[in-house]
Amino acid sequence: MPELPEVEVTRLSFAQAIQGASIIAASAGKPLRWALGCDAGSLVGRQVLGVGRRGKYLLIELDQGWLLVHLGMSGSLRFARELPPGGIHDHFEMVTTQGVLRLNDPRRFGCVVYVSRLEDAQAVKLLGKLGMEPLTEAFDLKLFAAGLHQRKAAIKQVLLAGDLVVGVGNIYASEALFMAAIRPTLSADALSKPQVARLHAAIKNVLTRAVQKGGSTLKDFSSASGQTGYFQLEAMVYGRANLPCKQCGNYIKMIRQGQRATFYCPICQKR
DNA sequence: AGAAAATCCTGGTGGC
DNA sequence: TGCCACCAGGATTTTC
Repeated sequence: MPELPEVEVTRLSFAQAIQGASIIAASAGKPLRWALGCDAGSLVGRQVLGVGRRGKYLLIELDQGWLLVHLGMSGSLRFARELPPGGIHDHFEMVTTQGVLRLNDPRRFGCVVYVSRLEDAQAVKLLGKLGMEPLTEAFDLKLFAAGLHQRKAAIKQVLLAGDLVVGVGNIYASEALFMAAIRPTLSADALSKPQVARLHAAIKNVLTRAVQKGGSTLKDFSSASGQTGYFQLEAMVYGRANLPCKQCGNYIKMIRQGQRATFYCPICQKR
């Protein structure tokens, strides 16, 4: 499940290699979450200036326009000089002077969207409500505290919502809350000042370490160069229901919050 | 009005 | 083997 670390690892794995490339051919397969928004053929001749990221979106900057790429929950990009013939789950491909970029996404919850400017309606719709970037200076402790203070939903669900801070998906929300020793069900506005500070630090710490480990490969995630991640091996609580807590030895509990699994240690995360 | 909760999309997987 | 429930990220819809 690509969350911010997986998207960032993907970005790092091909951004340099594709920079400066010119598009020779482009094609779209089955429909994704959103339509491409232009004729794929019209991308031919454009140049790739760079690859950025906003939340879980990759922003491929072209000399004219942008491609917004989201990996959804099963998407992965591959970039190489040559790639084997495409399979049934390959839904976007771009041949460039420096290699082939291809999106594989079995569940098609992802998207590749072309916009001429980031101010275009479709870009604003997709990016406009995103919260703070957790790995930059934008992730301000005071703004974070103020945002949490006006939410009554469970802290885990506020983290997942993405309108306060982006990129913290299901895995890293559970992990960050464990690291900060906060019960996932605690109402966001009930966090004490020290708890907010611990959570702020834990989110940055967990996401940074996950990027360093190449992300989490639960099923089939790999970077654009084919590398799998290792952070799942360091998970303290995620996916460890009924296994002993690595910190205190008591059993990790799994509950359901808004149709999603949450993992926590009832002893280490008392409230 | 704004926040929270429910629903929907898809295909792989595991249990029976 | 086949069927079915389940899972996941996030936009949209519904409810409060």
